[in-house]
Amino acid sequence: MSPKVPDQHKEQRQREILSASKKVFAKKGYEATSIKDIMEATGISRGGIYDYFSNKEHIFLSLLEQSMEDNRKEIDTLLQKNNGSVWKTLLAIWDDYREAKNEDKEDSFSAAIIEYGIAHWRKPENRGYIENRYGKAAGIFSSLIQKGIDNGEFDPVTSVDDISRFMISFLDGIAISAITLTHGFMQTGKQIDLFENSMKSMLNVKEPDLSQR
Amino acid sequence: MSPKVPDQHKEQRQREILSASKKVFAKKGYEATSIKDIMEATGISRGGIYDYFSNKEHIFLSLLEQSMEDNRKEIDTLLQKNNGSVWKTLLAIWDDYREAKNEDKEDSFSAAIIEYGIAHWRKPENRGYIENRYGKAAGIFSSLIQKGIDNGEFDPVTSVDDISRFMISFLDGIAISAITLTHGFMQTGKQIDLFENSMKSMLNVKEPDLSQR
DNA sequence: TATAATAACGACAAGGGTGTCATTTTTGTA
DNA sequence: TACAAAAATGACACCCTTGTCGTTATTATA
Repeated sequence: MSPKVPDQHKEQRQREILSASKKVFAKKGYEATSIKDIMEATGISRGGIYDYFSNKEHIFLSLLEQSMEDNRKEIDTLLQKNNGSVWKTLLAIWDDYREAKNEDKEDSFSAAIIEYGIAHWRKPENRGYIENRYGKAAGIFSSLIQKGIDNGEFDPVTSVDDISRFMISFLDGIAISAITLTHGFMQTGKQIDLFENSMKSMLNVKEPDLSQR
Repeated sequence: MSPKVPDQHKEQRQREILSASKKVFAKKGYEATSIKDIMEATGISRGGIYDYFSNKEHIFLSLLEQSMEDNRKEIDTLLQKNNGSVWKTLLAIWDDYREAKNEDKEDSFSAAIIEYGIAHWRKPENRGYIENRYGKAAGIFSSLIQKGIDNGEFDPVTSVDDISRFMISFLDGIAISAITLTHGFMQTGKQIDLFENSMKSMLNVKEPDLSQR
């Protein structure tokens, strides 16, 4: 004679599915992952999964959204950690690309994201998500750079948006190679060094490079 | 009482299959393409396809090899067309990324290549092809830059290999965005401009930029 | 024109993935 | 303890793809 479920037990269940399937996507990639894999990873039955998500793509897109939010927060954290220095924050962001990518490569959810994008851009109904992701990333970096300008850290000659996009392109490229190729094959560190130099002159960084890295 | 086939009729048939399936891969992407699609595109029956190739991947890898060879030749051509000027050759290569990618985007075989790489790096047996591709590209660009040094066109501070890899990373990133995003969303031209500037100072280009573009 | 070698065909079986839904299990309340 | 509502289950029917292989069509020669 009354609702029989606990309260946000549902949310808990959803979170379980999401967290388990994120690992699966990271390990196997988007296409290669089947609902069966997710069932096994969560321990929930076939029908159970469908009670919470309508299909694999639905699960993935939820994870995508969550991941973007995580990234945004991560940058805020870094900014605080570096006492508001945008340049140091950028260096910290890029540092992640140096080695880390090679270590936990086997569990790279980013790889799944790129795979999803590159395999699904042809269908108009997916474009929205893909552009949204790019747009958000560009926006975040743009406002970060703008903050640096307001700070007095930077004095770029070119448009903030263009620099932001340049940054994304390069980092995307690095991410792909880092994921795709075995360690040592490409000298990620060296490339990041060159990239930092480019960005430094592009942004016209004022700060003397005291503790560069 | 004698072999019943014309001579290199087989080769002709193979070429037919390859050329038709290249279009299909370009239009639909790697995963989304099925043998059925290739049958329809070539007009050859199911069994017929399997007489020449053992499976979809076999066809794709043949195309991949062919495409790498084409790229190599293309660069030689550009080099001649520019009277041996490496810098002008590089500018010409990069120019391809400015607009063209957006026009025939619907028929982008490069997209299929990247998709293949990002979706299959996890299987060790595929690593070979992927690394081979990267290695060859890096080699081509490295020797191109080296030629520029011998020419007296460049005088870079950093290693030729590192610059070559930096170039590949950025161009890969650009390619992905150009493919993935709708036209106008990202300002490819502007990014290439910034990239050219970076490369110019990285290579320490001697030539005055008379007919820059 | 007959024929033998072989190229081309297409029906088929097998495998795997998907989403549904009738049934069973669980759980909070009376 | 009883029970009703909701959660969880897993068998099922459907669809699509793959690679094979016995059969048919073609073709250069004699």
